[in-house]
Amino acid sequence: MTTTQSESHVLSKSCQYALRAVVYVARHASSSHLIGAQEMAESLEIPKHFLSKILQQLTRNQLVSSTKGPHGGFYLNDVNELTTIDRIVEVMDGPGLFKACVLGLPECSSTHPCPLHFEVVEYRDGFYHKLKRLTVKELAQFVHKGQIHL
Amino acid sequence: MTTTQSESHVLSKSCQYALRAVVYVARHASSSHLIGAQEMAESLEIPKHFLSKILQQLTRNQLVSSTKGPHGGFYLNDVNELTTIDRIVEVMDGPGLFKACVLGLPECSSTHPCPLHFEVVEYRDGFYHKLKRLTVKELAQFVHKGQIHL
DNA sequence: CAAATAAAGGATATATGGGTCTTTTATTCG
DNA sequence: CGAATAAAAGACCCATATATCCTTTATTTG
Ligand code: FES
Ligand code: FES
Repeated sequence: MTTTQSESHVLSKSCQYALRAVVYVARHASSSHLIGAQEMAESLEIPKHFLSKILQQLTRNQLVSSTKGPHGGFYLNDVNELTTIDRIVEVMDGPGLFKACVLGLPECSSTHPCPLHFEVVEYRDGFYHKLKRLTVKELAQFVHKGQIHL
Repeated sequence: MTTTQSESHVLSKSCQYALRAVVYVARHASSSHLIGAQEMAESLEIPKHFLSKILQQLTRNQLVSSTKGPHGGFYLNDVNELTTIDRIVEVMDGPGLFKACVLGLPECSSTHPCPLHFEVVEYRDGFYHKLKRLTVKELAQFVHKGQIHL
């Protein structure tokens, strides 16, 4: 009778957290005032230790910057600010999210298409190219104007 | 150094299998010649028992038809053939896949948008409406023309 | 009816993403 | 320098999706 749905999603939870965290840092941190994982976790309602892991991963890949010790924390340097969103998604969820076949076939191309390929490829690509053009800085600025939530 | 990517996806594996299976049935089965889970699993290279579970779920929701016993198997009746793809996705992955916020926020609407909302909502909706208009029958017909793979 | 067949159903195992905890390293400050 | 602080790192646990196995039910055929 009832169904056991898998509850799929476009971006993994790690990736969603990563994006929200990066935007938060972009908005609240400066070179003089760093943001700690603690504060971020509370404000964004993300499990603290899990968020730490994610931030680690982002810093390792140089998408955010950090310093240890008292008054340490995370911030974005000039390069970090210009990171495009697709880079963050790539680091968190791997490449291939935007390349892979919707039906999970091993290959995806117009010369080797699945039945859905030509139906949906424009949306996948559109989404991808949008994220490719969008920087963290720009995204953070959206939060200022209008009632944008994190 | 290295990253532990989550390898996300738009549709769950169950859902991908379901779609491929339904199209396969649409192409190969008729009221006189039913298709067994065995044959399907081999042709589509899907774990047999897992596929069975998925087909069960689809029949329970009346998206495919089946009969037991010798020469039993699966087929699509006239109603099943007109099932739209979004229904299959809904049954397998739950509703909300096309309604949920990309960043995982509890609400998604133009009055309560996240920073990405207005950037990506058109692609999500476009994808959704495409699947909403597309029937199993139509999808199966694409396989005939051109080199379409399952 | 009995035997064979194939789906339905349920119980269980495995892999992975999500989440927690503890220890180590680097930095600041008294 | 030593204490305090916060990120980095690694070990570990839990929930869920994925996958497998076994039993039951329905149907066909001899
Ligand atoms: S081949 Fe399936 S989406 Fe391109
Ligand atoms: S609110 Fe995030 S996508 Fe709509």
